[in-house]
Amino acid sequence: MENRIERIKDALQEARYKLTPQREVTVRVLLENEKDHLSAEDVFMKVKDKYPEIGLATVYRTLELLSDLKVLDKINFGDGVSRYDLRKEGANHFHHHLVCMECGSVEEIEEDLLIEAEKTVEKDYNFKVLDHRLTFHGICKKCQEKE
Amino acid sequence: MENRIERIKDALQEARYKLTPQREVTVRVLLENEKDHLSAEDVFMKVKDKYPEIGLATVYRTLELLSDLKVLDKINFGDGVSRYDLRKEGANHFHHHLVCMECGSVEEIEEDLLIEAEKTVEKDYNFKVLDHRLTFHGICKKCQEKE
DNA sequence: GATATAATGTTTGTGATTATCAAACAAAGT
DNA sequence: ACTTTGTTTGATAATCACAAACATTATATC
Repeated sequence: MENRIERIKDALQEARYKLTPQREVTVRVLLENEKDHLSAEDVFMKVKDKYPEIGLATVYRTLELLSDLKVLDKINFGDGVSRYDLRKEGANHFHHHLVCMECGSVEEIEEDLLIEAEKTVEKDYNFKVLDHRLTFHGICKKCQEKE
Repeated sequence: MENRIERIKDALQEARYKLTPQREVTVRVLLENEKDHLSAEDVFMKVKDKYPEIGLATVYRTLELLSDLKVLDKINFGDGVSRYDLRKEGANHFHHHLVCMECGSVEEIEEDLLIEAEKTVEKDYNFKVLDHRLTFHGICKKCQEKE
């Protein structure tokens, strides 16, 4: 935990930004809820518990900043809100998601499923791939068992 | 063209909806701009040319309805707007996109790049895949040549 | 410590989408 | 034909997520 905060602090400083108390609290909330795909509003509420004086705009700005620095990924599952997901340590690719259409749960896949697909795109379409988004929609294990 | 409208009419009637004049005009606009990934506002403006009395809400409702019926796919490339994309005749998978981070152009890929990845997900994660979204972000051919 | 710079919090704006609701229209029953 | 019922529409207001503006406060550098 403290390690990862140090790492994020370094990333900020590399780009000449500071790890202010507000930013640190925000990062802590993200770390503590790593699996939850929080929206900006979610983050704001959790941050407020620890640091009640914080303003909503600061949270938005911090999330935006961390996204620019590739500490976070901003994702969108089709409901109206952006969600924020910590990039894994050393991961150079964005992880994929399994979204259950029944219960709404979101599972993450670390494994890179797109190595071949990316090669195809680069060769056949002359497109230089820098990032990707892959989401599968379907029925999760639990919901299948229910039926 | 007329064929595809008939097909969409059938899909509506199957779910006990009617192909009203407003809906038909909206569908025609979508068919005529199939490659363009129009936003609701875009569709509204084009529809207004053909049917000036139409209301914005009707266009939104029609797009929502057609998305529910899987005639359309509602997609989101990270700018603030939803875009609507006709599902190809008989296509059981949603096509992929290449979004250029430089010029913002969007190219479509019909080819299914995810056959293997889907098998992996079904086997290793016990997740029943019903649909997927895959977008590559990077630099398109034209922008690469510019540099 | 003075002063430039960066970051914050409050408030206000904006742009996309949704909700509301009365009116137009269509379908079905009598 | 005439009522009744349900569906769809168009205008408008409301909402909601987020961005911009701006004055204030904290931080760093001299």
